[in-house]
Amino acid sequence: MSGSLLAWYDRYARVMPWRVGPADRAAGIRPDPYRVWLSEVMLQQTTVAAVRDYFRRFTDRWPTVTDLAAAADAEVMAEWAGLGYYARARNLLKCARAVVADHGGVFPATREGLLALPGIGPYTAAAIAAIAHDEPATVVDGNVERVMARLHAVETPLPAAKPELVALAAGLTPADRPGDYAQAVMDLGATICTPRNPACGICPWSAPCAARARGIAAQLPRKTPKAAKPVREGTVWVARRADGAILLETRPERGLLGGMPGFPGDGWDGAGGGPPLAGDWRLAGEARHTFTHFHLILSVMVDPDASDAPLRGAFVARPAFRPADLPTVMRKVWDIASGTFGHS
DNA sequence: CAGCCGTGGAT
DNA sequence: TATCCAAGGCT
Repeated sequence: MSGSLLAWYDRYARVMPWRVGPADRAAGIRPDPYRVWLSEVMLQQTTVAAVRDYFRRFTDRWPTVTDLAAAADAEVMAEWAGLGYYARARNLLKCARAVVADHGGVFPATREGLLALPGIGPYTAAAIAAIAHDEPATVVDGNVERVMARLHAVETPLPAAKPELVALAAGLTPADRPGDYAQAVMDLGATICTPRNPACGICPWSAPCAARARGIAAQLPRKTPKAAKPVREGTVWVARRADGAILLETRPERGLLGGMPGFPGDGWDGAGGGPPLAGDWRLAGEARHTFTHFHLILSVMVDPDASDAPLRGAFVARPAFRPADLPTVMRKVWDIASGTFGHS
């Protein structure tokens, strides 16, 4: 079974910054565990296209896990800004520091050792073990779930079907080239066995595929319907001082946008608060943003000439304030606020 | 275990 | 415009 897939992978494997080329692979050169780990964490629930540039910037700036472990928290959060799921960045730093402090700067080579580290769950542990160390670990991500559901025509809806799909995937994991095999199944799911309109005609596994035989490939995997997103409304305040400084606050470590900088708000995020200072506030506009589990409509209040001391947060000098360091929703807020600053 | 946690691209 | 979806982990 794995032979036809590996042959396909050898011919069509996608080129990515964190992969080693075919020549190096043939020479027995393994990928750097640090780069595998970093790429896999970035790729959690995130597309390859979105990850590419972030991966390059991180590895340019912090070439080794030791470099990353020594970085300041705010620098890492700023570099992660825009990629989403910010708990990943916080755990990334915790993990890097644990690898340096507890493992001499070397990533554990086993699935169990990796699983004990922050931000590394069943998928990522198996992926690192397989890809970096060629351990026969079973890698199960969304792609593998979909491929297994179709290959074996599993009609049980997700997430209930997960254990069954994991068992089926484990049964197929080969002892030969498990790292390439893991990437091959994921590439297959990403490029051929896609959620809609799977390209069964060119699939290396079309012959053994039970769903293909029954004509139900596109309908699998079935999923239990998810709840509709509610709409939340709130207010944020953007204060600019006469010297150009901007009022920001660092958000709490846990929860939405945890650990990231942002403009003070009125509790739309579960936090509390009114205006961060007694200023001359006026409405600049409305920011709309959709998170994983709710839609958000934010009224953007601005005071372009704030003078009072802030009750919350701290003014950041204009040269040190970089909108690119903000999470996307806050960048939208800044775009609306700064638009009114321009001609005020 | 189900809810929480971002974002941008595709359809 | 609305919905779905992507190489999940944590609580």
